[in-house]
Amino acid sequence: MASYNFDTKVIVTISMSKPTEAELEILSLLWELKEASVRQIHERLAETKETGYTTTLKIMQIMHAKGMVIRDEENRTHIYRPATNQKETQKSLLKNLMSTAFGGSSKVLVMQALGQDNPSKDEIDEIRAFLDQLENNPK
Amino acid sequence: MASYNFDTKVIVTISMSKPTEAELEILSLLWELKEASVRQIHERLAETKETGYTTTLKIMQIMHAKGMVIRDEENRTHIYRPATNQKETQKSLLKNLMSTAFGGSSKVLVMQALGQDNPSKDEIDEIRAFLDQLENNPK
DNA sequence: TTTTTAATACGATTATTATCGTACTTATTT
DNA sequence: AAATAAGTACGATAATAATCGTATTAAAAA
Repeated sequence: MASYNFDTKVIVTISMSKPTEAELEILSLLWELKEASVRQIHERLAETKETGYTTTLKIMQIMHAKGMVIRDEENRTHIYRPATNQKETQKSLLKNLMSTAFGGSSKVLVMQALGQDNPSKDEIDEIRAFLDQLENNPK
Repeated sequence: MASYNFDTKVIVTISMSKPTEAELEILSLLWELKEASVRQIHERLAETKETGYTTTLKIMQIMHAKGMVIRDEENRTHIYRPATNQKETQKSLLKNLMSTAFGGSSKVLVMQALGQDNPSKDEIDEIRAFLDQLENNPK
């Protein structure tokens, strides 16, 4: 049987499954802290909700099994870091919300987000600049 | 035992529980259509995903039990309408997402939403106007 | 009138998430 | 060295969500 040579390029995109509510809370803290132990995360969570230490631990172990976080097992106290890109994750969550709850319209979503929060003058200006830039370089 | 009269005002806020993913899809369709039968909803859902009729039916029945939709049972084919205010629901979903995934910053959320969608010139102008108004009448 | 179609009701099951208790191990303190 | 404290692992369970099959009823068609 003859054999042929092809220039082959295979692109594999493994899209991270959507984090659950509990996973997202932890992921957010990791984005903020860059790295943390289970205890650190748990103490932050405990500020706002009632939850057991082993629950936090278990969720973080699951996140690790899913490849959503990486961890350094050098020491007895493992140190976790986010493995998913913050922007990508945020984008996909927004996209999902925009299509399921906002009829696909970013305008509606944006106006509601702004109306509800109370952005500072500086933030408003930043958004204006962003709009200008968006208008001049449409994708 | 003596009896007293008070001027009493009791404010009860029943906050609708957060809709699940499947419920939200249906709710969105109801917001769009104003009213619909189970079959109409199911046909719309079936355009984009594989799902059985009785599954749609059951979810809508659950939504009804939760008070998330109302229905007219006059005729054999029940007609459903949303019972939750679209804006309120959107606001609470956004608030939730903003705090769990965006560190509470509407600016970041807004910029990502805009960057990812591609709003038209008109929409951009509308958002600008909204920003102006927000700046002049801060809450 | 009989048959077929289209509806609702609802229990049972599966799948997914979240929670927690227990066992075991390694440091740290006494 | 013994006791206590602080970790991880992991199975079991509870809670929630989604799916679907079957029974039953009402309307429409043959």
